Amino acid sequence: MQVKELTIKDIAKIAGVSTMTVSRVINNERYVKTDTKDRVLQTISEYGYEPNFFAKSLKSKKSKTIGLIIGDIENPYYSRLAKGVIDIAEASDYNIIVCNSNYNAKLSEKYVNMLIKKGVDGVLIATVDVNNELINKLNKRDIPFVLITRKLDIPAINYITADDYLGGRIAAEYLASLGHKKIYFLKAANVWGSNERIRAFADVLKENNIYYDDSYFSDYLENLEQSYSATKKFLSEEKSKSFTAIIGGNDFLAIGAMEAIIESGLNIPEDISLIGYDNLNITAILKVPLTTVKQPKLRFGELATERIIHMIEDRDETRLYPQKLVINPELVIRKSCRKIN
Amino acid sequence: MQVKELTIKDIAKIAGVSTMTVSRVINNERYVKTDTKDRVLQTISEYGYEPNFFAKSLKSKKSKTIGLIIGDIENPYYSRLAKGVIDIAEASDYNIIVCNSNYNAKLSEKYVNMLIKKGVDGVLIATVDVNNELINKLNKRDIPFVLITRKLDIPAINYITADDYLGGRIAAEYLASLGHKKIYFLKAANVWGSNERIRAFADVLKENNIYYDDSYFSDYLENLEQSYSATKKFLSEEKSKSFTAIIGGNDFLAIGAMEAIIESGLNIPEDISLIGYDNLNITAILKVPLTTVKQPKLRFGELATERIIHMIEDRDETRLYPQKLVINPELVIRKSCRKIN
DNA sequence: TTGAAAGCGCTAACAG
DNA sequence: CTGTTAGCGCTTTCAA
Repeated sequence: MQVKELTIKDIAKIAGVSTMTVSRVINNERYVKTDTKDRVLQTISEYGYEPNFFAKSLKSKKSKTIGLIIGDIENPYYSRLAKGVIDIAEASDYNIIVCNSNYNAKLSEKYVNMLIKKGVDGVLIATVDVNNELINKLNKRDIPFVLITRKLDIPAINYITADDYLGGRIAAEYLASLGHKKIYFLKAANVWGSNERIRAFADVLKENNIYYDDSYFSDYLENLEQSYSATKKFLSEEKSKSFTAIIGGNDFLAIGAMEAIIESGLNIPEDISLIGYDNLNITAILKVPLTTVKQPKLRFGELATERIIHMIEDRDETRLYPQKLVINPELVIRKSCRKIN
Repeated sequence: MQVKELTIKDIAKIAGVSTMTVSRVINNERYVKTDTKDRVLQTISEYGYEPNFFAKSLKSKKSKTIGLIIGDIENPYYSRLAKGVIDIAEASDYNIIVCNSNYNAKLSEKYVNMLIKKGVDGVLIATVDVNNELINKLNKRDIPFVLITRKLDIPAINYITADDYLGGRIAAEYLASLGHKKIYFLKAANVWGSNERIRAFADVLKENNIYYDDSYFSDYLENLEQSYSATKKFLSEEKSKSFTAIIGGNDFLAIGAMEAIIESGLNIPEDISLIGYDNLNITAILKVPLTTVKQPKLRFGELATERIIHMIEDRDETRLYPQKLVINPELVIRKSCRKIN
């Protein structure tokens, strides 16, 4: 059924040259006479020869493969990011091994070890759960990596992220500018910049002389369902009656809140204004189109991939100039917030 | 900065044995004296030795890597499927290279070739755009593959899919049972079972003596936006006035239709009933929770991965018994359809 | 139970 | 411009 794969030796024999010449032709080196080259090329295509990748890798120590660690491929935040990564990688003939950490540090660790063992040329890290110890491990092995949506204050590190503090300000200032004073904040778990957003929120309130205390914040929430429950509970409490707005630490939390609010018979934005964070593409088709803060997720993936390929292919230069990219988020106004008197 | 990786030779020298003995210990073979084994194990863990994967693969011709070809990782249909694949693969220490065909045959071809070259142990194909020629190529090289959500009538092939004809019937019969007679069908492009769903729809109408002709069908639509436009156009035509229901060939098409219907000032389900196909998780949080036909996407990914790993690790047995799995879709009733008199 | 030799398929280094 | 030799790190084969 299956014929043995041809090797460089076979091609050399058929073309009547040495394996070295075939190797040179394959790698498109100089110093091969044109007609020798043509003859070899001819044999190669005639017999459909393909160099053995394992052998090549064994020599070159390069796998043309990059690992991508994300929290959950089903989360549109990560899937859009992954799309940027995969598409850019493809253009440079790299493949992407996608690792789904499920927001789990143990699993992340296993994945990082797998990637190292497999000899990936680089790693893209977009989760919170890859800890510093693992990052050091990559560093020690001299495997290039880029942090996405996450900072780390080490001199030689490469990352690309959005300014979460600014994003938090944008959301809070927008609400403040609409006249809101009592604003409830749904805190996001598993998000690197979450606390920055919270800090910005608090700062804006202070600057506007708006009172707040701990009761203005939810617990750390992991997903839509938890946010739904937390919001339900919040709305059932007497204190909630005076609140006029809710901020979701990310869009999923805002969506959970939206479901809870509507189910409680309240209207958005008439009774409660709601703002999210991320601008997931589904936010436009919700029951109430969601006003939110945009993160350029596709761009994150693309830029990080361009960067890591650069790092892989020009290690010396890139080592000298680590790239720390911080992108500004933007407000996307839809229909979930209103001005109050 | 970076120390040379240890090889099996180094460990052998340190432990005072031959490389062969180390190799035996690593691969957990019999015929190694317990204390020799312990000594080697001790050195291995002490020095943190890891076998070189490329060298291992060069001999074994196994990469512990599986390729997954999908249409678009950002589409929740595929991302949920991918999640099933990645999670199951991880449990058996396989990695997944995710390939995003963008519904493009040329790109699919490039990806298949890349995967073959990289020496993946198997390929999971979940797109329409991988043509038979490519599939033959995999067959010729004896690379195991499984088709997901797609059939092919070759004896030795493995696939897992849902019964699209049945799914189409389920949607149509539900609408018919609610009393609908004039039903518009939005045809899905890039979906293998699309025509089966259409055929089922037509059959159900015939069986119920409901008249229909070509004007009851849209063109083939690729995405939400196209569906939105097509539905807008449909609703602007005089003929549409008598239609009471719309079927989306998939959920995205239904969502596009939903946006168009609502924007036209019509209500769902009061003026028009709407039904989708796939049961994407976002269908529950739309403006009108969408009644749809469920496809077990996560399960598809999981089952296909279990199968391909089985094929990789037990080629002979699995070759004798190709697995053709057809799963029955189910109706998921939400709030987008109503009974008419 | 252990080891030596040979080789997987490729390429760097050197020689011609 | 082309070929020979040696070796990447591991395992199969055969011998001890």
